[in-house]
Amino acid sequence: MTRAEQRERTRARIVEAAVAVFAERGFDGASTRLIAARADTTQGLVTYHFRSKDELWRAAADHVFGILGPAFDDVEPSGEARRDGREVLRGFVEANAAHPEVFHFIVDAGRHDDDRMRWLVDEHLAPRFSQFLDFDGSAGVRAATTYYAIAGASSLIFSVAPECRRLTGHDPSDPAVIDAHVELVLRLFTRS
Amino acid sequence: MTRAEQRERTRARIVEAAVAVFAERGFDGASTRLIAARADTTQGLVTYHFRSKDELWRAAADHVFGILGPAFDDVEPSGEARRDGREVLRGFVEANAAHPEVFHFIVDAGRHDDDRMRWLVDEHLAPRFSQFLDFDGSAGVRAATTYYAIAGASSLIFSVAPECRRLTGHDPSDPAVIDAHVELVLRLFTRS
DNA sequence: GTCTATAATTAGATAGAC
DNA sequence: GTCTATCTAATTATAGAC
Repeated sequence: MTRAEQRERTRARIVEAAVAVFAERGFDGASTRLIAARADTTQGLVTYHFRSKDELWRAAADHVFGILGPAFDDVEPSGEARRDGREVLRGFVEANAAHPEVFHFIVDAGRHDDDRMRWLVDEHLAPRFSQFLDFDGSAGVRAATTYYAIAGASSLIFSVAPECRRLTGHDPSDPAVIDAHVELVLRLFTRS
Repeated sequence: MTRAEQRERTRARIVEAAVAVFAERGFDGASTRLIAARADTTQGLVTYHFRSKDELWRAAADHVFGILGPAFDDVEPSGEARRDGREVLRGFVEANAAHPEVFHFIVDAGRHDDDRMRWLVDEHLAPRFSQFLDFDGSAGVRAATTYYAIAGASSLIFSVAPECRRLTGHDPSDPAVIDAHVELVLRLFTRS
């Protein structure tokens, strides 16, 4: 294994650990030492590969949104629609079930008017929102409220899984629960 | 002003500051020094009135859920229904618009299986969920998915207000936006 | 590229003056 | 009841050995 390969593997391990810890504990609650431990390495190496905690957070955000990206593409590069609205929505809910971390990045960053919020909006949320506009066909207040209603309705249950288990007795990672939630969201947001 | 009065006023100021800071920055991101500064007092006094940061967090949670409580009561103490489902739901969305802090307490605590999460579920969420069951009339997986769909759809836009402004150009504290969101949620979750 | 050691800050909690 | 000073522990970031 070359040094460049070694470098990339370590960076990838750290980024994956960072995604998990940032999602679980928020930016302030996540320590670089804990992230290093989860990646089976040391704190010094984290700041060697990523100059600051902030830069690591951005790398982690790039990683989660990179995974989720394909789930939201509803058009081929050629421009023809690949799937209808129901299939896109189903994929969106299933992606949120598989990666509840995304929701935490959004909620954590979204409540503060700071650099991280602005970066996240410009880098990852704006493209997603404009894609949504295509899906909905409209702009204005209605697009905003609909976007957040879909995002909230689709994601919350998976993002507070420990709470949901204690409160309702049901485990949101259970395929039956995921399926029920997909069907509910489809019923809510599509005609039929 | 008696000493007991002084005590209560100071405690109230600290609790209100704590609600705001915990909601903005999460448990880990909120420092007792910042909370003290927002309450126009000192850090030493915070730990005098509330023995620990954890106890302060619980007092803050009691306060926000205490404010929100009346919005969810859909029956009079006598047992007769006060409002129909649409009015209850409208009140719920408007309460989330007025107090987006609640959502942050829920999301912050809900992702960790720790003491705070268990306390919040048992103390504040369980009564709310059982009330919801009355509203819906059913139990089981469907109740769980519906509960979280309503909570997420109703709350998210108000809880990430800075992000929403930058992403959509609309301010979720604008009465017109609140109204549009109320109408959307009503359309989604009630038979018209 | 990785690790250990450490510097500089900041955290929550305590003690004592008033 | 309030405030200042301080203790201990944990944080990010840096420096240097290998």
